[in-house]
Amino acid sequence: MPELPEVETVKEGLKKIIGLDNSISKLLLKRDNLRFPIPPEIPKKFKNQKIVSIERRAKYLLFYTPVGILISHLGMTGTWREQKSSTDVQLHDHVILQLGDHRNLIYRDPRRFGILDWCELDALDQNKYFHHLGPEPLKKEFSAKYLLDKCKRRSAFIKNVIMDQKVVVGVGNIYAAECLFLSKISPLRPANEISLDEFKLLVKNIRKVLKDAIKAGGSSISDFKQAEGDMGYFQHKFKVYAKEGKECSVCKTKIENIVLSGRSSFYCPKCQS
DNA sequence: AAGGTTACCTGCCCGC
DNA sequence: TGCGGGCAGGTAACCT
Repeated sequence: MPELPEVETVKEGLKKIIGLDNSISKLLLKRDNLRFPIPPEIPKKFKNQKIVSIERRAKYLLFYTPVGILISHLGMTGTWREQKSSTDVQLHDHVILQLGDHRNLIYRDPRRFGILDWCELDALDQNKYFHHLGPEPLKKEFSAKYLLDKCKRRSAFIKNVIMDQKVVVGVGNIYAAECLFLSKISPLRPANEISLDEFKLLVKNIRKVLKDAIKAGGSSISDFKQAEGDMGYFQHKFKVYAKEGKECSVCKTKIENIVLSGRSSFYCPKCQS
């Protein structure tokens, strides 16, 4: 489901729901694994802890407590929702965070590609899911020069490279397609054949697309909802994603779809080269 | 070392 | 109506 804008949207929704002033009575696990085993000590660590802040790093949600960090990745189909009763558990509900005031946050994930982990405070950089991550795309560290340098020895398609979380985090299949379209760069271009000027445009457009999508509350295709149950609406702004056979909004050429590394890749063959 | 492929899952949609 | 195949917003782990 979620790329950076969706995770950011969920984070903001969770902050509003929790209000950051609830003591947590319990964290209940309904199964011992998602994609990977869930560390069994998490409920013990979390007992009676207060959530002091919720952050996002890459596509991960971070629930900070005074004693450690609960890490949640939504995979493709993960969602968090608020629910009054903790007994009314539905199919694919895997984790229940019981808030102090008898409300609950429920993690649902039909495909179970999500991740749940625990990390000591100030140890995120050593965590196995975090140690290799590249810079946040909305931070200064991520620049055209940086990207040029990262791409120097890479002959892979540029689309694959900007989706590589070691290079830059948060960009997934939808936003990669949209950024490349706005930058008039073909997803098939070898990364090491792209100029600094093109990278300047690409970095600018990655920032623009992600920011616009955050403003729109993310993209709701199939089942994505915000933590408060609202739909995102950035999907209405897609220029190329899932637009195969439709006319390009710039030149009227039909949008094409090719498979790169097993992922659908939509682009305008005339505008993007 | 980079790049490609597979694997992990369920649900939905399509064509036969 | 039922079944098989293909596809879906991600990414670690494996092979070459």
